[in-house]
Amino acid sequence: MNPPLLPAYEQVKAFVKAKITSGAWRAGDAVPSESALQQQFGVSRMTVNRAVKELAVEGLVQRVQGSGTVVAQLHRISSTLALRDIHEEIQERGHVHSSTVVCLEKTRAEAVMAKALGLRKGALVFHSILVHCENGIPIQLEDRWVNPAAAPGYLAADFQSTTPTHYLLEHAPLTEASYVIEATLAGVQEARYL
Amino acid sequence: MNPPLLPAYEQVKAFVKAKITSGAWRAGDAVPSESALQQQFGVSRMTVNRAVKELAVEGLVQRVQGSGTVVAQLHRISSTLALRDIHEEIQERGHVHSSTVVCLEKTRAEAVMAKALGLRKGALVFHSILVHCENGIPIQLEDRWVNPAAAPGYLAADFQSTTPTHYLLEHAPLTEASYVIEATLAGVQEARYL
DNA sequence: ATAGTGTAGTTGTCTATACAACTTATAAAA
DNA sequence: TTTTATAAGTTGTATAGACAACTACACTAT
Repeated sequence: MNPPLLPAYEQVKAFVKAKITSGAWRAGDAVPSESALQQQFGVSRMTVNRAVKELAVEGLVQRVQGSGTVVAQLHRISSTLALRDIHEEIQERGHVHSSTVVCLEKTRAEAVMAKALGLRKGALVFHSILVHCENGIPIQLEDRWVNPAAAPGYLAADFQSTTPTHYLLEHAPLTEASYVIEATLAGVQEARYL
Repeated sequence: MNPPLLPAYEQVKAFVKAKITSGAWRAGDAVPSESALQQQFGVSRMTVNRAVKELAVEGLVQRVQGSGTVVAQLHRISSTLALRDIHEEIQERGHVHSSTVVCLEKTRAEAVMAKALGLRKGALVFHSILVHCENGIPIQLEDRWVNPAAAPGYLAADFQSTTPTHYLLEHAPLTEASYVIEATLAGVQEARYL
């Protein structure tokens, strides 16, 4: 009735986005299947497919063929915003940022990690785990794997005074050589560090 | 016959990509229309549409409804790489970077520029033109338009000592508020500055 | 000359359908 | 119990067609 107002696929995107940003659907929750959304909105599956696919590109959801679609980790820290330095972010709120280095090592890449970085399995990579605190309260665990070719001096950096993001912004060519996993809430595996 | 090898849309993407990266199609050149590619590859228009649309998302081409598709400026400086600071880039080569401020003003946005920045036509925007030199040789002209809301102090910055990219990395929320046009070679319009 | 009109070409959106590829769970067979 | 089929559900790809929205250009009437 009102395609001129907003394209159908944009309406589907807006619906899912709202559910995620409002917190109604949390990270890991299943997103309704394409056929479900199709019936709900009365549009064709191709339209729903486009909507959800674009959300996947934007990093809000993750799709697995044959399995389904789930709300992605990170939410607010999408791929483009991943460059946002947490230090600046916290300072902008007028709070104090501090961090603890849990792990800073040179190790060998697992198969999945190697593929993400474009390296051979077993290749050397830099690995760091940091806990970021806002006003002393741990709010984020940062598990980062870095391609040595992108930032040779990574291990020598002092992450008490500078953040990995800031370091990489200054020293790395900012391609997709760095692979970041950031969790805004403490998961099962990560709880012990926090 | 061989969809298992590579999806049809990927083949179209690869074809266009190859033309661009090989230099056969240069920046500003027209990309064949969807119907042309459709006939050439013997696929449906939707498949071609997907291919070219994804290339547009990747920043390799620019599409204008009703007009057509052209090879995008930048090529090698894709959207993600646009954050790369030229100052660091040149220093990394062991050379000396300097820059000349040709223009640094507050002006009103044209229709196209306003749309790109998400502003009304005629809204105030910051505009700067810099010439970057490597070892004294001009190599890049940077024409930048900035959303004032993203970086209020932009005009007061000293771009002799810091680059716009570096300034924005430190002061702006790194959304898509900044719009950059960078030319690695001197075009017709730009030649007089170089 | 100028302004308005029309037309062809291009991209944007959407449909209804189909089959392929994959995951998961269940059921059957060893 | 373990392994192997089977089936249902989900996403990935692709089609052929249709109409909308927009641009660029030629043409016409003023």
